[in-house]
Amino acid sequence: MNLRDLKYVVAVADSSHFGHAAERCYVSQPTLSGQIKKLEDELGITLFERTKRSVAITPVGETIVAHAREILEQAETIRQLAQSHQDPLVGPLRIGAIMTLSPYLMPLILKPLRERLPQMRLVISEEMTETLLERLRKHEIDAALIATPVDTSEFATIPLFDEPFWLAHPRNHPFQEKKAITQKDLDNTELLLLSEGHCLADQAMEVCHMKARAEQGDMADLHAASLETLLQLVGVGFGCTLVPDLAVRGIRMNDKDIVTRRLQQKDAFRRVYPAFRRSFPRRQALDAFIEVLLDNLPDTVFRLS
Amino acid sequence: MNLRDLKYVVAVADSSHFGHAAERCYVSQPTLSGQIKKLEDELGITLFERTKRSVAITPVGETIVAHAREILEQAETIRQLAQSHQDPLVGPLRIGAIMTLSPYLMPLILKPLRERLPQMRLVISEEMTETLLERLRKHEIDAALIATPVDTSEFATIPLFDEPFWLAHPRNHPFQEKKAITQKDLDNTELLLLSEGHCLADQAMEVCHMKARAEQGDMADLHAASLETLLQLVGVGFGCTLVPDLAVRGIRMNDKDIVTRRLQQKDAFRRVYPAFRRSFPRRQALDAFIEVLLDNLPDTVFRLS
DNA sequence: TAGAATTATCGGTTTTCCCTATATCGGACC
DNA sequence: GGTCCGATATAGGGAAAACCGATAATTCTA
Repeated sequence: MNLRDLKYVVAVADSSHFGHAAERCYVSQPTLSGQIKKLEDELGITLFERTKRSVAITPVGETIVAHAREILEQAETIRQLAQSHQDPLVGPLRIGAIMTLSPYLMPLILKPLRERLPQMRLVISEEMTETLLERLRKHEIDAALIATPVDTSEFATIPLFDEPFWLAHPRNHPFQEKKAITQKDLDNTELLLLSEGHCLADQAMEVCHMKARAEQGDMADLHAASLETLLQLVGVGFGCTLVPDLAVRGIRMNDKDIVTRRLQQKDAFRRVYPAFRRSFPRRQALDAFIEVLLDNLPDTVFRLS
Repeated sequence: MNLRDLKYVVAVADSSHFGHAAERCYVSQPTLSGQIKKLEDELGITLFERTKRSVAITPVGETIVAHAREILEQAETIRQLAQSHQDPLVGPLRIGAIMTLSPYLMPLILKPLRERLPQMRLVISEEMTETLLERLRKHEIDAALIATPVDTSEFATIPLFDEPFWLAHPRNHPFQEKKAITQKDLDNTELLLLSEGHCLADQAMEVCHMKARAEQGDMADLHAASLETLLQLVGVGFGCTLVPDLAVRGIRMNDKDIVTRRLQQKDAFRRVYPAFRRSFPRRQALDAFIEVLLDNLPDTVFRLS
């Protein structure tokens, strides 16, 4: 059996005429006759009762043609599905981003994306780096926007931009008096940090030359679950923290209890990039997404391409 | 696209392994790889994201595989349908019979049929000869049990049996006195007849050497629509009529007002046979039906084979 | 670094499919 | 009754496809 055979059968059933059916299928009449006969032999039944003068479908043939029609319809559906997905930009692009980036980056690019790539559907998820990479491995997402170096033998990466860290401290904090925040000020300063697994915590510790988390112990219960929570703590004078650039923009405008300050250090930034499977078949979609992203970054971050 | 291709795709989707999928499809791995690739090219999309180490299905692939599964299931249904109809005895045999035969013949053979050919489903209809032949032409029935010669260039026929006519007259009719009913008695006797189109009417007239119907005129309103009605008329003394043998059996037992008499004439019978399309593909089913029919006829009719 | 596992590629063979030409059959027309 | 027309079936040859075995290429494992 064969999709082509079924098409022939349906054509004959529709026209009750081998010649016309053959014409409709763009083959010669002997070819169509032969294929129908072949199928009848294969199935062991007679589909059409034919005389030299007329063609009539048998009762079994009738039911079989009904199924054949459904099959051909399904096949057409498959072709249509494929057709509409042929443009690699069409169809959902599943992007995961770390939680300290996503809420501040996505608002910047979603509207431009809809304008520039209206046919692209974006599915966004927020997870911690490790979870993102795991989902990437399981093909649950197509790219992970992260800020931690990954094993490039497993995933491909494209550096997008360097995002500076800002210091956020309460209005009445000792730092308030200082004109500029130097590396020395930060060294071993106790910072409020996100909970385990968030790369921002590791990055902040690195910037401040803090000891590894495991040795701290006593501060464990101050690790917050989100940047928003962290900023709430800063706002009520609990301490200070580092905030990535894109997240700062909202704070400065809305929160009078929090002061955000540029850092003097040159290495106080994190590098943001997408990680994706090398075998990911829709690079074009990803590239288009990245282009729109880069075009809509504020000047406070440093584009790398 | 191709049923085979879809089978390959589903196999790969199931096993996530080209080699195993190939094994399951009884082809070599290169063949399967090649066909999958061909299909992907044809559809213009990537169905599977493969590395040297793993195979994962793409989102589009997932939906397409779902449709492919349905298609393969339908195809399997077609094969099963064909399988179960492969035995030509299986499946409905649509028999039409004239109304003066069907009610008296069918009760004789239905039970034996169910015993001998339990898998055969019989669909019976009762019509006048012309209507039966028309339905035969339209493939609405597979055989017509009739008693009028037909153009054997159009349909094939098989003589089954000769069915004698009996005379039915009221108990107090002049015929009552006669020892035997001769051809002379019948000649130009006015008989109660069935309405236009029933072959029994024509046959009765022939037996009695009656004038053609068109010239009678005054008797038109005595033409009844069924043999049962006719016998009711005989029962209340309205006249006499000819009754085919198989129909007589019920009368003799049940009706005390009607006398049934054998006729002396040798030609007072009708020949019963099935007519069927020469191209009818299930001769075996028809032959089997005929065999059971012949085996269960009473000795009062004369089997012809 | 060798070996095992897995998919892709290549060359040659077999099978299937298709076309043209022709046979065959039934009906229509003269 | 003979001839033509319309329809399906059959035959032969050529083109396309599908298939296989061998092998390359790549990646993970030991």
